[in-house]
Amino acid sequence: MNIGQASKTTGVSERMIRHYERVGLMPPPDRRDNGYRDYSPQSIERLRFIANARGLGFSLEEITTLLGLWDNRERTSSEVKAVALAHADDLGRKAAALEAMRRALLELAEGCSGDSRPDCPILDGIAVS
Amino acid sequence: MNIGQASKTTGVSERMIRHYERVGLMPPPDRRDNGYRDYSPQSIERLRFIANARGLGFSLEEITTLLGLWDNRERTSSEVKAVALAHADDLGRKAAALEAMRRALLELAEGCSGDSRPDCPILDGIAVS
DNA sequence: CTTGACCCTGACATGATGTCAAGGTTGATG
DNA sequence: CATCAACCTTGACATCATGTCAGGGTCAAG
Repeated sequence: MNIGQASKTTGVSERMIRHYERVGLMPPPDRRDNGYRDYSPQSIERLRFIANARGLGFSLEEITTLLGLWDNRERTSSEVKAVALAHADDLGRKAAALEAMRRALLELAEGCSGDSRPDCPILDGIAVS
Repeated sequence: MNIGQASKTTGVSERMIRHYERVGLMPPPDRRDNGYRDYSPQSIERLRFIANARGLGFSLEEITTLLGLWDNRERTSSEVKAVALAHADDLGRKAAALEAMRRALLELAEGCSGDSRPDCPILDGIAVS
């Protein structure tokens, strides 16, 4: 399967497929006589794994770890779970941080008349806080 | 006030103070005879504004807009409020996306025994989903 | 005069991704 | 056969906010 087809069936851009290869997430695929990359069903499966992991917010570095575990029959599920829970924790902290910003901002905005006058507690709040 | 002192009193790194100047968020400060930057109280106030806005998650581009409004006595509070609410919306969407990832991940992790065996619904879930 | 604590500029790195340029390949159509 | 569109190749530059490092000037205290 050519890279264009691989991209279409996995939703991963050609750019990123090549990138994953460069950084070692994807093994170098077979090449046709003309030099074109040729992807096996296994490669497509791996690509999908990466795409799904990205969709869960894992970094490429974390995905390297996950793929290592995926490939390793000697893995323990506790290793996998530890990675997953650590990432879930990370997501939780980041979401909470964004929510805190949002609440602070809405609190400032609450006092703002939002009309044609220049007085604005939002600007005041940012200036002094 | 030298840049080191400005950095200490605002919590903004010297690197970023210079960066804000380069990208036009901060006006070029006065220079001493030796070429050292010399910050006025007004500059320090502006720096604090930027730092606080960053703390609320505004991008430097959004802060450019906010500073423009701050500087402009002809502004209307509705303009400011629109920027703030748009950003709050953005924050809300991003937080929700992270939370969704977290829930999906925790759901997968729930089925994982987390012991010494290799079977793991987390990896399975990432592989197929 | 030396030493340490400042300051200056410029450059490279991060992470994940887009985009563009310049070129080779292939298949179809005139 | 010539050509054109649709592929593929590699390499490079851009994004955004920030860190860090190199190589050099300045200044005050000992």
